[in-house]
Amino acid sequence: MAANSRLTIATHVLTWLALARRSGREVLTSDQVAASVNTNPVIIRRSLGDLRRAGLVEVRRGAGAGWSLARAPEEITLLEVHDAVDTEPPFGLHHTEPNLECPVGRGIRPALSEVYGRAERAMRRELAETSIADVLRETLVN
Amino acid sequence: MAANSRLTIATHVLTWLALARRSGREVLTSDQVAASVNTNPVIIRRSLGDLRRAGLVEVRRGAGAGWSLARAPEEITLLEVHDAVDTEPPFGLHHTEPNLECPVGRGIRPALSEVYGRAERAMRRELAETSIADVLRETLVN
DNA sequence: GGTAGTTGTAACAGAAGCTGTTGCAGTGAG
DNA sequence: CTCACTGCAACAGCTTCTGTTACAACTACC
Repeated sequence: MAANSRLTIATHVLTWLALARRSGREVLTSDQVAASVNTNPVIIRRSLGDLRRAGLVEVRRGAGAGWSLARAPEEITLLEVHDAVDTEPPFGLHHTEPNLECPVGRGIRPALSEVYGRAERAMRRELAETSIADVLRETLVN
Repeated sequence: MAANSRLTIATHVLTWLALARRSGREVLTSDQVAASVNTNPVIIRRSLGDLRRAGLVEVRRGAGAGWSLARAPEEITLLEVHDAVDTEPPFGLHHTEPNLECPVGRGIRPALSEVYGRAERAMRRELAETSIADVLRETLVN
């Protein structure tokens, strides 16, 4: 299965919605988005469901239904997208509690949490620098 | 299974080796390390195998065998440990190629690789700032 | 109203990864 | 030679991810 592609899928979806908005198309259905991502519509609906719960997209149900961005693409950062679809931290601590008899086992978890926190914050800071509008611009250049 | 604890296990092992070195114990066996991490010796040997391939630890085989650090703990960074035990990038691209008929499908992968590269580099920069000696110091404080 | 198109969600299969475990061959100091 | 340890393969159990099917709920439009 390799790495998880949730952020990629969600960003692809939002970028596609941003392009549609710019072209005057009001809403897109999950089928239409799925055709661009080249996957199953249910995958897209799952991702869009996460994005909707985070307030990044809006849905219209019933006939003629579909999805649209809830905000301008300049105001959606990849950090928000990441938080909407991916809750796992990049580094995990021990699965089973280390041996507390050992000085290393006793103190290492808070020590590692510190370091992991710094690394994660650095990554998040970088994701916050890029918006969906930036991704769209870069995408159309390529 | 949740998140990946490889970096945690490997750092725990190295920190323990660093403490042993400071206490005058030359080598530790995988059984002894496993007792501190509170897991199976084979897990430790797998991790130590990765670290040995990366040149961070040395092994003595045969009777009276065991492991020791290949360098001073001040000169082993968590970035090196991370690279030794974890090769998966934090973000993955699409599993199946997106639809190249679509402008977004065509250009999004290089655009995302850029962003992911920046985020990953930021994280790596942070991991490179911390050494095993730092972790040991922080560990003994707690 | 009825109909048709679309979302929301549950259920399931298949693949893959990780940890944990057992077993055994290889190795080298004493 | 022996013994203690490593190296490694094989396997089980669990979890997660993608992908798929199926179906109820919803609503614009005729």
